[in-house]
Amino acid sequence: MPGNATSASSAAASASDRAYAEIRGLILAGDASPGTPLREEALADIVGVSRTPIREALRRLESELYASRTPGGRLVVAEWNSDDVAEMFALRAMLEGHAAARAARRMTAAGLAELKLCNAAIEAAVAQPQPDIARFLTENRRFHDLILSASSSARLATMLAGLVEQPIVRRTAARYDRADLARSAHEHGQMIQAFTARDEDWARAVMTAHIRRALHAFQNASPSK
Amino acid sequence: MPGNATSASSAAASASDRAYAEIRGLILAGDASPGTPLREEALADIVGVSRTPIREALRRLESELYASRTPGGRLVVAEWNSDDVAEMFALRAMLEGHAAARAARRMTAAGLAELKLCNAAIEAAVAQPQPDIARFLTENRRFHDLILSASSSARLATMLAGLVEQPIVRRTAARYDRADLARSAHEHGQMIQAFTARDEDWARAVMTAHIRRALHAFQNASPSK
DNA sequence: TTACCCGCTATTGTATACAGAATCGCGTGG
DNA sequence: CCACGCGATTCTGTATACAATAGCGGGTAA
Repeated sequence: MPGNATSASSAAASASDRAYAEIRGLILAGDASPGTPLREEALADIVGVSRTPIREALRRLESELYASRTPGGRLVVAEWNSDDVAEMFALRAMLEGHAAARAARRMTAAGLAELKLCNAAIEAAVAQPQPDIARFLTENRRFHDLILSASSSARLATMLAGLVEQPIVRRTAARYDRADLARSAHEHGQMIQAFTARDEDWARAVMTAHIRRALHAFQNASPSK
Repeated sequence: MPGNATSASSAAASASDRAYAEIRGLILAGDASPGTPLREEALADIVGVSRTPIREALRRLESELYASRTPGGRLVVAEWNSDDVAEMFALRAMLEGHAAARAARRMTAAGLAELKLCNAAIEAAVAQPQPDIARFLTENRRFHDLILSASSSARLATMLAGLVEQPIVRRTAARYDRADLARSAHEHGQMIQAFTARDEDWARAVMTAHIRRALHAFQNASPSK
């Protein structure tokens, strides 16, 4: 398979969306390191569209804090420190915990079945002799998305959209050993139990714990910086 | 000074910002009721700028859920139901509670002094024979902004930006009687105590209670819809 | 009368052109 | 040798022009 792994997906989307995905890919892949200026015309050349969709993509990236503005109004790739990362996880834990609580009271039988199927796929990916990390990541993302959509809160969805950074998920999972992956699947199983029992508090607690464990897995895996 | 009351503020800002403020004002004032289409060219005529800044303003309003997209990609003024309002307050309570907790551990003597001054202004506005609602709203907003900035989390700031809807604050306060306003000031005083004691949990709890009380004041004031 | 199809118009998406502001480098003076 | 100011260049903000698509209405046939 040719092409880059970061920005696969559909080529049929609008120019703005493609620009967004491509620029974000550059940032996440590290091709554009923190502090690198994001000049509209240069990006327009790279992506192959005009400045207009590039601008829209940049405004979006700015609002999601992938980029920050210099005093003069120029955009540069934002810098993350360990406090930012911890803060992102903390916010995700709160918001996804809230999503899980809402989902618990709204969960349908069909939604629950889908969730079980999804987690079965995760367990299968983990059970293999050589765990299928890519599959794990895809299905894990889907699991969380299913809960988010079951929570029926458009506002939560948009807030979390900018927070669920693939890079961190990926980097975290890359350091996971099989035991960690299995534990993740187990925690998902607990969530399913909480949903089955329609226990909001349980669901929230499990989700919060799930994400905070991911934070510490990430911090332990990272050297110091 | 001529002009409308909704979009006072600086005329020196960029065209995009003015467009954003003006369109948001139209929505919040109810001049554009839910379901009303937001056509770019028409808005360009109203605001007096070209479509380009209007588009940026609309994308922002869309991301903050002031507007929603029809299947065909057209924007209309979004509809709020009581569940949405409750959800907004719940999210604000979580996020501002988190901000207060962070602020508690980062608060400086200068910041604390500013906070005290600000709340003194609030108390003064409330103490008048005819409470100065406008002053209350301005200073109340500033009080919360001071805490937010003391929390030193850019991400929190951007997330809350789209959530602290003036309209709701305004409508809520319009229904406040003097006792409610005084209680608000009193709760602010408790927060100041929590910050002085550097007690994160206390600060979070007071802030959460503060905002959840606002929710119920709002719900009680609203007839049914 | 009602349902469906076709063509037109309205509206958004994208590209390009122009104007103003910020940054960088050079030259000059202390 | 360093600091400062000034001008050229680069970059962003805004306006306008063009292309593509969605929605609406009229007309026709069952």
